[in-house]
Amino acid sequence: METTPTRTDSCGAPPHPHRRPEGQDSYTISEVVAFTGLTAHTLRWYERIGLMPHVDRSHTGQRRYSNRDLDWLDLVGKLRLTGMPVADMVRYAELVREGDHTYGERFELLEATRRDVLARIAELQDTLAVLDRKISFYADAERVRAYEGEKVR
Amino acid sequence: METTPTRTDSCGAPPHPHRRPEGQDSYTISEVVAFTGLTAHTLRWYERIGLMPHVDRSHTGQRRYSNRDLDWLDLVGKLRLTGMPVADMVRYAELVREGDHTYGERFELLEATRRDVLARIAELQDTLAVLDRKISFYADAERVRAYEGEKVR
DNA sequence: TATGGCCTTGGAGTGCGCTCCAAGCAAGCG
DNA sequence: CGCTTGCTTGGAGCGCACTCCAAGGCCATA
Repeated sequence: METTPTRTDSCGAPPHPHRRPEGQDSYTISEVVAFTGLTAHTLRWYERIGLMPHVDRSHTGQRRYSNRDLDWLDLVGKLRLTGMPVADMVRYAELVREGDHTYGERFELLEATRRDVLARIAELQDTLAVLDRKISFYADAERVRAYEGEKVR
Repeated sequence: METTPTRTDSCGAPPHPHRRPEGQDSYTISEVVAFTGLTAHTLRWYERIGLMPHVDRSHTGQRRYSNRDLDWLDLVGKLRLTGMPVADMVRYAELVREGDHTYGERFELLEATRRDVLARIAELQDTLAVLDRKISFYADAERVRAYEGEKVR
């Protein structure tokens, strides 16, 4: 891990299909759309608000995304699933851009997010219990109805 | 369970603090605000959009919430946590208002929600793994820094 | 009687996260 | 050459879930 000197966030991302090897990793925006499920609008918007770490351009000014950009988008996707506000992700992106001396702050931000995720999982499991209680109530009601139907017949 | 004849959704809600016994259960909007954490605006809005099952009024036209209303708000709160759109909750409320013959549809709606919640928990656990990987990366970096500091001293 | 507190309404406004639009440029093809 | 496809931009618009506002009613206490 961490083969490049600085201004990076890499630390063990899993391999990904349809991805070209280092050196030839140059994807158009529509390829990235296909990989990530985001729209081109959203990708450009992410860049405008500072959520992307400077994307390369072709000689004609078109965006060319690298493997590292895809890794970053994977992380952003995960963080988005946690419900983290975009503003916080932008903050994290800024910390990454600022260099290695922000490790501590990044650590804290991720720790806080981790706590949020744990809390959210707990909430959801709580909700699941309520849901299961109601579902079995309705399932019972169905069974009773079926039984009553049988009796009539 | 299900002591009242129809047009109800009750099926085993846990007891709740600061709640008055049946018969004297008549809460002002500000009491409900204190119980639920919702704003009065939101409570009135829920009613306007058909998410509440008709709230009682005092002789002067002020809202008087019952224990059943509080139960309903608890459920709505849980469903909201799952990310269920308000429109879907309104649909569920409509089914409850329509009576017992909608049991099947309610069952399906809850089942679908249950599947969503399970998927969401899985996503979050996935994210948690990513987070943990990054967090331990930064924690290691901190340890190395501390060690380097020691060496210099 | 007046002051304050709590409530009422319809409708307008807000913040977030996109989502889309119009106008235009560059490359490839028949 | 004209046409299509894919990309570019700044800025406007949208849907959701609230959130707030202005204007007013009711009533208890001083």
